[in-house]
Amino acid sequence: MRASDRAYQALRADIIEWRLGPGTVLGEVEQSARLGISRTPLREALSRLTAEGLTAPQPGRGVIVSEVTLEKITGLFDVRISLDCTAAALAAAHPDQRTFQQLTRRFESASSLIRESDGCQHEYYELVAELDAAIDEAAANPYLLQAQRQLRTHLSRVRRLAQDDVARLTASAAEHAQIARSIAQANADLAVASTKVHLHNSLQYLLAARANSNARITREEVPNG
Amino acid sequence: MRASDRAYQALRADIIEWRLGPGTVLGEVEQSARLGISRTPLREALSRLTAEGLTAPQPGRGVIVSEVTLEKITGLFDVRISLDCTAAALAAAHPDQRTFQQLTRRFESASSLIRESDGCQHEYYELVAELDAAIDEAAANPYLLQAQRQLRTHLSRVRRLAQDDVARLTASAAEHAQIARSIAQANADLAVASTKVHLHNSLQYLLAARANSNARITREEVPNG
DNA sequence: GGAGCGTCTTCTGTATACAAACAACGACGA
DNA sequence: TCGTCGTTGTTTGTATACAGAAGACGCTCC
Repeated sequence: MRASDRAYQALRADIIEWRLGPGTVLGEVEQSARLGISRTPLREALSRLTAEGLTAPQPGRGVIVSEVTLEKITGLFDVRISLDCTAAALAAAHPDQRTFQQLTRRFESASSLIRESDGCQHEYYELVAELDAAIDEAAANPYLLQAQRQLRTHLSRVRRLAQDDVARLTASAAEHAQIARSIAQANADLAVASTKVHLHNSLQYLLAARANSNARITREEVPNG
Repeated sequence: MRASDRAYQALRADIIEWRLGPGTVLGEVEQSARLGISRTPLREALSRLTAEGLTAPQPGRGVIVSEVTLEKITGLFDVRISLDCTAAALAAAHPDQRTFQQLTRRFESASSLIRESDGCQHEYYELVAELDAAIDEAAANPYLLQAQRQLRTHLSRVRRLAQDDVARLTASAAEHAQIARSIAQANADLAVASTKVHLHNSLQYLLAARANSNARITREEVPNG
């Protein structure tokens, strides 16, 4: 694998998993030394990150990790609803029935999988990613795919701000099952409606989590101030 | 301005204006020599173009200009309808009334501007770009803007395949006026409907142009074959 | 004491040299 | 005659050196 690819993936993971917080200055010399490569492949990695919007060029100070706050999450979901509904409608037009029927069953039985242990949530997120991939493939639209990919990058970043709990994941599994079922039945209207419902609930959950988080922060920080 | 920026803009223009056709191999040495720069800034330019989708890495032979045919235009418009309608709805939620009222009037009087001479169509396209920019600003959604920008790059490329005629531009002006008016009135539903109508008509026109073009090509090429 | 200017340091942007990989072409053997 | 292997040439990927620019710091003058 190319050094620039390794640098890109390493930096991308560091940013998405909040090891590099917003505002962090990514000096070329510093980062290339940290990753054990020279500046040339590192610059290519930074270019790709900047194109994705994970980093932004700072006028006189290289590139910095871009800001992503829960404040921006509504805007993110406005676009996500638009694209995911389009993808669901396109997928429902030419679905691979067997694939989506299987996904429906797996989501229906996922509730037990979620409850088993907290560590297994990783498997659930992979199942969600599989559904996304199946929808992408069925939609068969490279322009849509490109837009979705960038959006999901930002989403995976904000998702870390609010950990899902078991109750939400269980509800989420039922919503995903409904989406998969609608597509398997080639019912575009229902697929769009299911997607809207799911994303609405996801956003509401995240906004509620933000409210709780803010309240907690306020309680913790005011005594110190 | 940086050499990499100049290279990016030069190559981008060359691709969009079809001076570099799809499938063209962009060798690093060759292109850097042509643009009078070294390979390093050229590689950065190619990275940006690849991220945009204008070029694609060829497994063993560098990057090539990506294919864009009228066949793919339906897929392009599926995404465009989705994003433009979202943008129109968001803009209608917080419109700068004065701006959109002015744009409405300019589109209403644009029909005469279109007829005056063929060269002035450039001004009309700039007016359309102004409306797009105004909607972008009113929508105030960086994620939407990012997705739109990439989509418009591809659109400007396929638009060259079918030159608009005066009749279509006149109808287009009326449709744009309707969109601007709807947003000025803060009527989100109407703004979405107007946008859908406009994009539907634009797509129909392009598809009809493709049919004509294919027919013409068939007539011209069959005698030679 | 504050503001402005100059110098110094450090960073990015660019060029170029080198190495590794891939493809094409030719020669040899079956 | 066809297939395979080796060689060669071109290409990309990487490292490094150099130049230019921008910011920081300190000094001096008002």
